[in-house]
Amino acid sequence: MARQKSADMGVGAMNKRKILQAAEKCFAQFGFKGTAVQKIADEAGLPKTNVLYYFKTKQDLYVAVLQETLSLWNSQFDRATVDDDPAEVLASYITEKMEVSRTHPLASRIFAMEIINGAPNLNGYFDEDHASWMNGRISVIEGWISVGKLQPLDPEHLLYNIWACTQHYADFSTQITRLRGKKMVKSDYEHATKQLITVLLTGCGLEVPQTLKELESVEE
Amino acid sequence: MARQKSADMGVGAMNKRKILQAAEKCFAQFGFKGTAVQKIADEAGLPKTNVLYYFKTKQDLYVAVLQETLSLWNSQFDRATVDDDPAEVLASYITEKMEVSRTHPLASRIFAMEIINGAPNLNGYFDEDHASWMNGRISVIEGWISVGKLQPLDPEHLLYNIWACTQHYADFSTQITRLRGKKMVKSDYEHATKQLITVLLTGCGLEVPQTLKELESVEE
DNA sequence: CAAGAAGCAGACCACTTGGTCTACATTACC
DNA sequence: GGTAATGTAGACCAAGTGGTCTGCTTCTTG
Repeated sequence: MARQKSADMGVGAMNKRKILQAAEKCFAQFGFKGTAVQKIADEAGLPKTNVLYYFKTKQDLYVAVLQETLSLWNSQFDRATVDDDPAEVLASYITEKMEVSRTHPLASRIFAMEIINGAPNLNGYFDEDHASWMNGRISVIEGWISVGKLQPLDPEHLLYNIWACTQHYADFSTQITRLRGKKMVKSDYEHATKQLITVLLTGCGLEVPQTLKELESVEE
Repeated sequence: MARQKSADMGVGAMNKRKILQAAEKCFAQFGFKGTAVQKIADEAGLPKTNVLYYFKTKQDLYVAVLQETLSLWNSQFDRATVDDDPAEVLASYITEKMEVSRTHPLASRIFAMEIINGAPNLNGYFDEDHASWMNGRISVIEGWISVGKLQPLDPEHLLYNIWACTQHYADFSTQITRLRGKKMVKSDYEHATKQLITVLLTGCGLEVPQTLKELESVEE
């Protein structure tokens, strides 16, 4: 079945990868409806038929791409507890999310469009997982508040704010680039990350952790 | 030419309005490519031909819708100067932007998609206007910093953060609604606005203005 | 009332596009 | 080596869609 080929990947697996990558690029720029299968095929350097060979329908392919982007949502924050330091945890979370925006802007954009379009391809399981993750995080933050590590605030909106600010750099990079006249590079992201952490943490009444100085980036 | 009809509007003008509204709804949900002119016509209760009668092409219609959304971007912040109080100005700006998200979520979503898609329909004039607005605001904020009204920070990213947090409530309302299990109502927005102002202003080292208590909403 | 303008709407066309059919090539495995 | 699975690819089709053509009704105005 799956045989070894170039770089321990079968021909099929390799083509699938190429297709998924090409599809990500197209869907992120033109959306689901706006992307022709032919375009993806061209981008992947394959005839259209082969794309449909590996993915029965355009929608199947789209869902596969979407599924991949969701895997990026995992974070260290997932495992944080009341015993952890809120400043550290939130600073790391923001850093991670900014890194995702920098290194995977296409994924962020696909997710954003999916949501804007009413999330027609995110099934109930996603909702459940997402909501339970959310509730878990809210509990932790409420824990911090009740033990006095964090001043009272609504955890829900804090999370929304973090998502908004970090994802904005991926989703709206076109606007940002045009305003600045040049693309944001890694150092710009670091600068933005540092300020965002400072503003949000200070805004929550937290001390900005010293480790921020050497903000090691989660390289990709 | 334009004659008076129902409610001081010619037949043509009234139809145009209906079409623009229907188009806004469709474009916001399905994007440009994903919206069929027929769909807009149905939504507006007119035959497709009439839509094309009032707007030569689908793209013309789309640009008209987009243009309308841009008019919502105007704000009191446009006229702020160094002499104003940063806390007041920023709090008002955030409040205004949150109100736009609440009362015109479709417009926000259309703009978001346009940007995500690389802003193919925003011509150079928009860029220029936008950039000069941005520079003006940055100057004011830098002015505040240099006279000691505001602690040093990068004004550019502060603005991005404000846009991100406020627009998020419109663009990602699907996600938010699913997470909460119910739609955000006006009081939820007020709550979110209050916290956002508190966090951001405190994060910038500003005192939260007392007027926040009676946060009069810019009703629509 | 006449005539032109504005508005209305069915029929129609050209083209894009998702997806299928069919046939051929290559590889894996007994 | 034979055979079955996997992969490749051109030809093709049916549906959807943007936009035009043509002819009509209604309104406005001199």
